[in-house]
Amino acid sequence: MEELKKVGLKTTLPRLKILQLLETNNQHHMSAEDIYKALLDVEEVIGLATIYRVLTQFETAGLVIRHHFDDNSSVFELNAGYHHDHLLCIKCGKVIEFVDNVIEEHQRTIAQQHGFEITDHCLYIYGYCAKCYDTRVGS
Amino acid sequence: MEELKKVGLKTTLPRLKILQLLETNNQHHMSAEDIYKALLDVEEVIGLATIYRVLTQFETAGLVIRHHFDDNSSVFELNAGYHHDHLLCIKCGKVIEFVDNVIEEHQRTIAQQHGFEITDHCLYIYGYCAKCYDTRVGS
DNA sequence: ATGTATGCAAAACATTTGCACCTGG
DNA sequence: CCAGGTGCAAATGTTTTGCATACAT
Repeated sequence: MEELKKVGLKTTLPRLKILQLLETNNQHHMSAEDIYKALLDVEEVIGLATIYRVLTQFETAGLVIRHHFDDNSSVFELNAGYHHDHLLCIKCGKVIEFVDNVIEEHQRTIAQQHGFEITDHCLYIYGYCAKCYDTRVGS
Repeated sequence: MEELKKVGLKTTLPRLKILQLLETNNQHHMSAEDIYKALLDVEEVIGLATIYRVLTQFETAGLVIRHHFDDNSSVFELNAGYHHDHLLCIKCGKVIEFVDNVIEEHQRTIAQQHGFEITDHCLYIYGYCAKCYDTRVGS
């Protein structure tokens, strides 16, 4: 549990609780607001400002990764150590992680062709998950 | 010039000017603010609220595509009719468009494997363009 | 003890909206 | 003329920040 010390962050209650939540929550992708509410449900009152600050520190420390699945808020997930991309259901919000080496490889090729030095990349595939596609009504 | 009528939008000065700008500007990817300022430079004073409204209408009509290259603002580009992805220089802001059929193909395969019905997707590759990589100082 | 973290309220931003006025056809 | 469009200012939602207080070591 003490990856906080490893990255040079003082072990404080808010940081511990937030890290713990990200480790145990079954939806691994949470917004600051999600985290705020989830902590309230467990009687942990932590200011939203603190949550934002802590998440930003975690991101800088490499503990979490920030995503922008939609345009209205950031979501965070624990950095599992291996890169992966995402399939996102636009109806129910389901998130599926995947890795495809051919895609990764081709990205490197393309970057090389254009003289780009890749630092990062993200691939989001939006659509309807199996369940939402089946139960879909109308067009 | 009258693609406006085609998509059922009344031909008004703001709409014309914005469309014209997107067609002729050499950086094809612009934020609402960019457009606002670029129009000011040409003595066209159009309210920012109108620019947002018009861009949203254009997006709905399929005339433009909205992107979220970074988390702090949306950028828009004319819909050239063919899908493409982007290489983005994190230093100078340069944008390079590319198409890779192998990547596109693999996305479909992955979606299929997970029972997903794709509606859209985006791939952003961030890094340093050739020029910025060369002239880079420090780590 | 002391430097750092936190909470709160206020600020900062990008974007949206209400409403009175203007404009295109 | 009249529906729809625009401008302005105010509202919104998310994220950041200033500052006084509380906490970890």
